[in-house]
Amino acid sequence: MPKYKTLAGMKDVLFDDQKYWRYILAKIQETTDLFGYQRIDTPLLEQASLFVRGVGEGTDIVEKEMYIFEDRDGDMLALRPEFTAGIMRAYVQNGLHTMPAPLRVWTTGPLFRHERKQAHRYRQHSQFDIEVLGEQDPAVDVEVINVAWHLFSSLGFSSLRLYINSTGCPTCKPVYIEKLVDYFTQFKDQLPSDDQRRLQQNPLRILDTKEQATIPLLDNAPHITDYLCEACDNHFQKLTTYLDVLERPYTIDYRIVRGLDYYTKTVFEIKADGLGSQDTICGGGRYDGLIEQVGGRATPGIGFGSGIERIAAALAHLNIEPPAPPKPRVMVSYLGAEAKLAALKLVETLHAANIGAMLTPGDRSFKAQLKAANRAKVSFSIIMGDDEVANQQATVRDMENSQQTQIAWSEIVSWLQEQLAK
RNA sequence: GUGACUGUGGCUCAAUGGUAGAGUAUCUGGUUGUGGCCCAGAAGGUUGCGGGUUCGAGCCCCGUCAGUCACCCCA
Repeated sequence: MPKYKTLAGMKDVLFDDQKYWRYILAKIQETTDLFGYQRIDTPLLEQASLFVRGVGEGTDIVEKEMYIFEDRDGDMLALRPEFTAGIMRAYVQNGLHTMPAPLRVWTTGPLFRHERKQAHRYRQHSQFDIEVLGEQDPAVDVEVINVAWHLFSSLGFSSLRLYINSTGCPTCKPVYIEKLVDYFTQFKDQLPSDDQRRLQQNPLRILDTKEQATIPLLDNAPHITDYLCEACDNHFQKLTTYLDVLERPYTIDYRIVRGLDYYTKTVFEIKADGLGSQDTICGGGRYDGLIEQVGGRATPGIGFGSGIERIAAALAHLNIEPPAPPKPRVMVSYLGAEAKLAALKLVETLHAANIGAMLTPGDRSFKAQLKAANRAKVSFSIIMGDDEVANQQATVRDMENSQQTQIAWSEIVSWLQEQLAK
């Protein structure tokens, strides 16, 4: 047994997974360039209070999932559990409100939440995240959804489900919550204990219940869309109109309730098949009050986070094979100490000419060296031995058809460039 | 945080309570400088860890850790 193992919920990303990551990150780069988003990176560590304030005191993330600790200076720090609060901090601190609005940014990197581990749910996971700051037009809401949709389409997804809802604003949300509490209070005695608790602590979460006893009651429960204030209702109407014009398929799901306190108006999720109960690969929404909470001037914002591990798992489930990463097509083998020196120099020369090449190290038998070349699936093996050194030549073996050619050292680069271009 | 299932070489899995094995991967050979196929050999394990029951535990019991499933939460 190994002495050291990854911590619970942590994971090594090995080579078979890396091909998905490489593919996903390349598509993220293309998509964000296409839509005009600029990259921003913020630190993994921030003052703990930033997240407590930003994400919300009563949320699960803050209450029981944050990695929080005192550092050597006695400050309370936290590993970021999400991106948005840190980006808002950066927006205020760097005076980014002086840049042309709306400000479109994206980022990617690891996030940390101490959750009960499960497949597709990790304590360290990575997300692709975008935020648009300084504009409340619902056209921006649609744009943000479109960034996600374009990314997923370009990755090869064809069957994702988009769910949208509105969570209202500080004007209408409390009114709705009151109606909701009134409604469920009638049935209080029928509610399972979990839902009775929710009724007290976070009534919106009842909408998300999995309790068999509660689900029938949801049918007649008040929908938030009937209680939105004029501004929120108008916003939501426009959002659906714009989505309809774009013929973007969506489902209005009044049960979407995001776990972070800061959301206002638009919220949305995108779900994939094959990931069990952890099937949300993208979730986000509007947060028009957040920047003010973090100490900036009132600024509207909207964004989403999308889990890279889950995107990769969904691609694998759908048998979507990422393109193979480029790799060296030349292996240099040698026989004898003198030829080894020539081989070392040749590999260096090939790299300088931007030709991917590897040496078979270890002074192994020639047979073993060719075997290694075979397994590396290179196109050419270059063989250096005493004869070659004496003649200032190399033997180049075409691994496909086993043809061998003698090439002068001075010609190797141009010869290979010509062959590899075919 | 709640409930349940699983844990044997790197990987996939065997082994009635009685000597821990196979396939695969790795390394080396099958005469002198030639890969893929085939053959042979080597190496690789305190059966996740700690207790208990037993003459004897990979197997039974308890605990713990890890993974998995559902809840919860969320990406």
